[in-house]
Amino acid sequence: MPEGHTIHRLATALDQAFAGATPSVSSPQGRFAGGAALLDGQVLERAEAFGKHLVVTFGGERLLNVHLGLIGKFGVQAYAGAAPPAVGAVRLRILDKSHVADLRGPNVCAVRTPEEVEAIIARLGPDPLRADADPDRGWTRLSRSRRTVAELLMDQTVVAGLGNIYRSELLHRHRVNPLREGRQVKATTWTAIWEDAVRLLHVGVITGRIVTEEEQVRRVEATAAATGTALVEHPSYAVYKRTGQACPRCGSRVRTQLVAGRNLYWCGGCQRRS
DNA sequence: ACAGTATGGAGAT
DNA sequence: TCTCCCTACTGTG
Repeated sequence: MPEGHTIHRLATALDQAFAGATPSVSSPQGRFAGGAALLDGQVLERAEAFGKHLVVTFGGERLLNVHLGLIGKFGVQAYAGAAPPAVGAVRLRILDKSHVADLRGPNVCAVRTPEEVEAIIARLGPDPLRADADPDRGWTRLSRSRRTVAELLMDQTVVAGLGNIYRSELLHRHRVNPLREGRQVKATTWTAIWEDAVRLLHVGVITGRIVTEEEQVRRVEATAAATGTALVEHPSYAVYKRTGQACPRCGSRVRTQLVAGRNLYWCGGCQRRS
């Protein structure tokens, strides 16, 4: 689940569950016992997302920095009665009278100073989910690079928050050849991809899933505008994990190739633009 | 029981 | 470009 939309959603969930509270913080698994002790008994002020980095501000200038990596999960839920038991390898547990949040398998889980967090954020490219994001910063890096667009869209210093599903689907939506060099990409193409990323990631935050099929995207936007929420039961992808199947736009077979250690999916028939 | 896989990223080579 | 880390679940023998 963890592309940028997941982390922003998580930040909101943690904020709603714990902001202003003084929860207990522990490490049932034990691997974060030292860090948890520093946060336990402090006021949880707020939770925020920067790309795929989660930052939870506690009183006493202590910031919890979590990065889910590929396999991490951070579940937040309300409960009544006795606290639910910690199942499996729970690195971090945040618990108060009504809510519990369990973190498993993160890539990063650390207590940091405000300066350290600022340095992490400074290294990130613009995040399409943040209103103050400056897409020109991403364009500057992308348009000077000889690396492929496929690599560049995964590079968090170019755009913060995109992952392997969004990059394949965005490139397909804009008919862009993923193997083209960044410096070959037209400015208008970049702008279109960026604006689309803003749109898709917001839909991702609303639904909690990656939705990239245009009809489904529109349905979510319309429903959310009216009711504030929307569900998509079975998001369907155009190319992601559809190797060998027909491209829904042109019928050519979807291809796959390992790019920088990750599977890239694209249609060789209709993705020819730069 | 063991191998393989996953929406990620750091560090060594 | 390779290797490793983190967890849970699926498929194979």
